[in-house]
Amino acid sequence: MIRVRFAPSPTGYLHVGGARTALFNWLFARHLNGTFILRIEDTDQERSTEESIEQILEAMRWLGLDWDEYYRQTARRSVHQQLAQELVDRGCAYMHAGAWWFRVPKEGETIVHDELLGDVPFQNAQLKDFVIRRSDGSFVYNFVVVADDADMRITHVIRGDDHLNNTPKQILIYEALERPLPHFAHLPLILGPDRTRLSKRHGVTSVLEYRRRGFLSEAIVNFLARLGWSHGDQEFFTRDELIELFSLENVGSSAAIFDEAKLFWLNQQHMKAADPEELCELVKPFVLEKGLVTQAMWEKANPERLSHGVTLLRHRCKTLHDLADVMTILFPVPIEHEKEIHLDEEEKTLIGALIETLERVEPFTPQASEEAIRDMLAARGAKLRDVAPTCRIAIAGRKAGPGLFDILSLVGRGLVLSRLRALVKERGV
RNA sequence: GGUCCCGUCGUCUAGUGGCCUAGGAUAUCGGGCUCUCAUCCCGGCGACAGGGGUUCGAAUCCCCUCGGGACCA
Repeated sequence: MIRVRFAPSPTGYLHVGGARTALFNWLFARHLNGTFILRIEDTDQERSTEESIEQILEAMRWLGLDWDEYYRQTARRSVHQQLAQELVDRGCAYMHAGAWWFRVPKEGETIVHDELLGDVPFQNAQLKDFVIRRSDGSFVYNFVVVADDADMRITHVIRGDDHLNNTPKQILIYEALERPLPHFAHLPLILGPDRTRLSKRHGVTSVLEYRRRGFLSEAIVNFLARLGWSHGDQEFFTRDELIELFSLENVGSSAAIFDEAKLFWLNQQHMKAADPEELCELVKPFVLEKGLVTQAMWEKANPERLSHGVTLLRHRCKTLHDLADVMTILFPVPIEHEKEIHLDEEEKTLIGALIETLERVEPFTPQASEEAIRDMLAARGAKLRDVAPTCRIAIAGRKAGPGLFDILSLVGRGLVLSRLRALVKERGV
């Protein structure tokens, strides 16, 4: 039975590097029907906070990384105590100056058989004896990890390669304890654009911050998975596809730079692939957050109209924020015009004719209004481009957007006419 | 400083000795389509860090150098 764990220390939010480690463990477990364990390493009382724990759990839930078992390291002190004592009893550790020291062989080498890196040998002579229990009674990281992993019967330790140098020490502890060694897989780190380890100074690294910025969790998961893992030329993956295809064999061994450009593209792809009704639910808080549309207005809106809206409008949106911005045109709220409209005499007449045309079109569909508008324009010797830009700004606030006739039908006759009339009235026609 | 890891287009990557005049994606640039923007389609730019070997043949194997990173001090 496969058992893996993700073991964050709750000293801050879950950042994308940690999230990727969690993801790879989770994918590995789900792919093999194994057990995914979440272990909060909160033994550093000074820096650990309850708030961090809650943030990490929230980020994990949002990403869809569900866990099968949950532990807090602070609750496991007796296990640590017991295994440390076992080392002393076996003569593998000794006490000196108030601390407990692990005895490292003076000769030979310890080889890390890494699933990703191959065999990495370390000379024992370089390791030297090390402390496992400080004089204040607290246990040292390298010991606690092994105690917990051994006790939880972890079969695969998948973690960042910043731990590779610690691994020989940990292996020696397993051997001293006569516990079965887990498989190790050290993932290359994620770097910032300056090629140093990704950190806060590189900008946004918090998983939940990406949620706030309007990214879909499926897109983040997809993006993180492709940072180091690949499956031929495929770029787009759903969560289920990742579970089905994931394997450590396809994980690379070189560090990757976190570059948001592709994340934006992936987010767009996932928005386009999303179920319209689900996308409505996802974009709703962002629309409400803008402050123009109220909860009541949203609830009153026809769900089909909203679904139709997102399917039409999502093509030019990178994030849910973008989508929320354009979704407001569906509601009876003031539209922010991207530029001032200046109408000359000819345009005023055309808009007037357009209003008359749209009052009569039946039904108010893209096809019917296109036919009617083109007829009206042809009769006056005008072109679509003579009215379209102005009409777009009046109705949707901007020149860019879906096809004019689609917009008309989407926004609906009532709102279209009131916006056009407001335009004409303002210009005093 | 010591130990260890890594090194293919700007970025993510495919490539496991011949299929590589190195493929895909993104970004960027140009074209097509359209009322506009986007989507979409087509095209351009763009990489095997360098040097030695091994081999009939190397991005792929070995060595050195250089570069980057991590951990420990």
